[in-house]
Amino acid sequence: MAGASRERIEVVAAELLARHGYHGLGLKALSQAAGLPYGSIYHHFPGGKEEIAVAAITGCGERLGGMIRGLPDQAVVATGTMFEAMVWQLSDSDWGRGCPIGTPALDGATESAAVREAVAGAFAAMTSALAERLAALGVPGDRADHLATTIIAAYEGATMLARAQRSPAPLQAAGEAMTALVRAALPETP
Amino acid sequence: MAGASRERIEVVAAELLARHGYHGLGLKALSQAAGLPYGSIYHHFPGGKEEIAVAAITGCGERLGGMIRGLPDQAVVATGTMFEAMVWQLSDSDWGRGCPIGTPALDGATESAAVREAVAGAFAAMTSALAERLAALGVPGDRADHLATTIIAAYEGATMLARAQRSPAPLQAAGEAMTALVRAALPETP
DNA sequence: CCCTCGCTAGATCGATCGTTCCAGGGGCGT
DNA sequence: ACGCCCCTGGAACGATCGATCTAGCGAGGG
Repeated sequence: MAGASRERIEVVAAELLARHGYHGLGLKALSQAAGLPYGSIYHHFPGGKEEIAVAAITGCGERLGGMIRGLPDQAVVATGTMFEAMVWQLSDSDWGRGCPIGTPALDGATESAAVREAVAGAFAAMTSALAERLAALGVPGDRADHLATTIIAAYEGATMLARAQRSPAPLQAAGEAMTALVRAALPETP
Repeated sequence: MAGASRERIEVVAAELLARHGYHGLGLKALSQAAGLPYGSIYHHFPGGKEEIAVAAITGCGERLGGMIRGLPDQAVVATGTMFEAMVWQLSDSDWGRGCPIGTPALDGATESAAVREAVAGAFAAMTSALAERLAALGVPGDRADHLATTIIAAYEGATMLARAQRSPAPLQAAGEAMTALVRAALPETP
């Protein structure tokens, strides 16, 4: 396959980004984890580390946006279910693997403008996908945007707290609060 | 003064942590920014980079916890005011200086267990301070804990989104939502 | 059969990082 | 005035990082 190696680099890079952030993304570790030689990386990504990070972050943003669009209505209303998925991901990885967008968002933003823009685009993709779902459920336009932004922010922040404390509690607390916020914003609660 | 240099290192380290995270905290840049020679750093902090980061993070946690405890009641109810302070800090620093606790939280957690514990402690200090204030305002015990955790999570996450998008909008949206959440949790809204 | 080209494979370079080490300076008590 | 000790000042080291370069493998068309 033509794009198989390139795609594998992207997937492994997202994993490493989720664990160690942008600085911690080592190209030597990346090649080893992907089972590819060092030179192959620069063949597929001539732009080096920055291009790899941008591709991985952008790809994750599109994937997560599509996932939100494919969610059943009840999962959008009970927003807390999104947060429980991160509880699984964290406890499965010994609280190491966070969000592949949020983790490099902070330590890569000041380093590379391209990474910052990729992160902003990925967040925008997730937020707009969620806002569309909320609007379709009856939340008025700008309220839906604000609510979606708040939910994504709480999601990233709760992931940060959960990793630091090695506990699912922050994700559970924020998830329940977001569910309550969505229910309050809906025209009527069934 | 005895602890003057040590304290200056701590303050400058917090600034660099807030901008670049744990990996990005360069000891050469730190000594230069603090106006101290390279060797002084290792004199005051024999543990090197890790000890400096732990001290800076722990200090910031205590300081922010104390700040929350000193807030007037109306500022605790209108939680969004906390978020506006970060809008100022971000726009003043060209969207570079984030939270000195949240920024190293993600990229330092997998690197150093001591840093992760310091971050967890700082978050716990902020959360418990806020929970105490909410409880004093009439929010029942465990609800206050959950609410405080949600607010801190939304604060950190909104800061992350605001830095990436170079816009105050996420902090404003999350701030308003958290204010609404607090008002809904209070026994009566004056 | 051979030539071409996408891809693998890894040695290597310069820069930078955290760390260690030692030499000099200045205020304090005696 | 003298010696002690906390602190400053910076050189030097080994390790590691991202990036560059060149050589070789191997399938597919002439």
